[in-house]
Amino acid sequence: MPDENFDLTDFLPYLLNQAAESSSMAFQQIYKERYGMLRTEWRVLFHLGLYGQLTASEIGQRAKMHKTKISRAVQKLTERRFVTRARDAGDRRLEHLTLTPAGHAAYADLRAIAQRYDAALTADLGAAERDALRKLLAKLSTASRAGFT
Amino acid sequence: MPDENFDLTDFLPYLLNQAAESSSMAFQQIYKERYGMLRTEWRVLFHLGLYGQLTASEIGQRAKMHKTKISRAVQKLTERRFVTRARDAGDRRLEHLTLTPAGHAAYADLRAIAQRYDAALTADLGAAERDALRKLLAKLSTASRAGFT
DNA sequence: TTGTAATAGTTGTTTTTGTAACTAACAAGT
DNA sequence: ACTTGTTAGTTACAAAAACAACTATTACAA
Repeated sequence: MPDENFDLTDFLPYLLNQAAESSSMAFQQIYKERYGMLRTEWRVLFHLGLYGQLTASEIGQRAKMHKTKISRAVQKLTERRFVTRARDAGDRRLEHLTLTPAGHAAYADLRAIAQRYDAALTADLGAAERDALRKLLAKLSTASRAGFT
Repeated sequence: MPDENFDLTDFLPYLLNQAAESSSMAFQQIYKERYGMLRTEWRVLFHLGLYGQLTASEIGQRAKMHKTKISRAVQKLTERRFVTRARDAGDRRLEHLTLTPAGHAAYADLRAIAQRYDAALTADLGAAERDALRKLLAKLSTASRAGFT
């Protein structure tokens, strides 16, 4: 029994996309202009900055990014001397990625901006709302991975 | 004063992107397999289904989609006989777009699925949470359009 | 009028992404 | 050792998106 009143604004994936897109626009502008980075590159940088040394597939798991995206992002980041690669001695398939000092500087710069950006974004939300939102989003991310038939 | 504890999961644009991506994945699969549609095409179809006759730029405003995306989506949809175009008599730059019966059938089908999909997605959320989420997302979408320096 | 600017929509070109196929290294059983 | 299968990461090609330049039509002012 479909409901005639079902609206686009009732469709969560649509709402989420709109919110995600408009909320990341201004920040995207910053890392693009300042460092010529793509979103994939920024994400890899952030993961390395946050968690230290990681392999490409570890980043893939955490960020839910496909390995080809990561491969290309890492290539760009190494070209720009933001990341160095080191083969694992024991398992020579693995490559350990680390930020160079320059990479860490870029990371620190962008993280500070991200932090202020996030604060501005949630400025007119109460502390309770902010918490609720993050919890709900996390809940949704896992719920949607459950599947739909 | 940057906070060392600032995490990726504290960065709202990141959370929103994750939630948006994982929540639309399964639905995207459906309209792709069933009608060979792209997300842009689905959006145009939905707008026409919901609001009736619209011009390309009206859709652009409502959906915040660039006009080239819409142009190509409309082209595909007319090729598949889901949409018809009609020049405005007064202003011959404008084209009024309408769903054909086939287009409306596809719309009705997908809308019903979207509705069930949305319900499944929010199944383990309380009614209050559901409401709060939609309100927060709407709030964010407008807040982020305000700008950030 | 005529010239300039604005708007609706399209087309062409370049980036970026998605997908599949690939190489290289390891693992485990025979 | 030697097949078979798996994992890490790259590369090649096709699909889609972004961006800029374009046509056609209308608006408006000198």
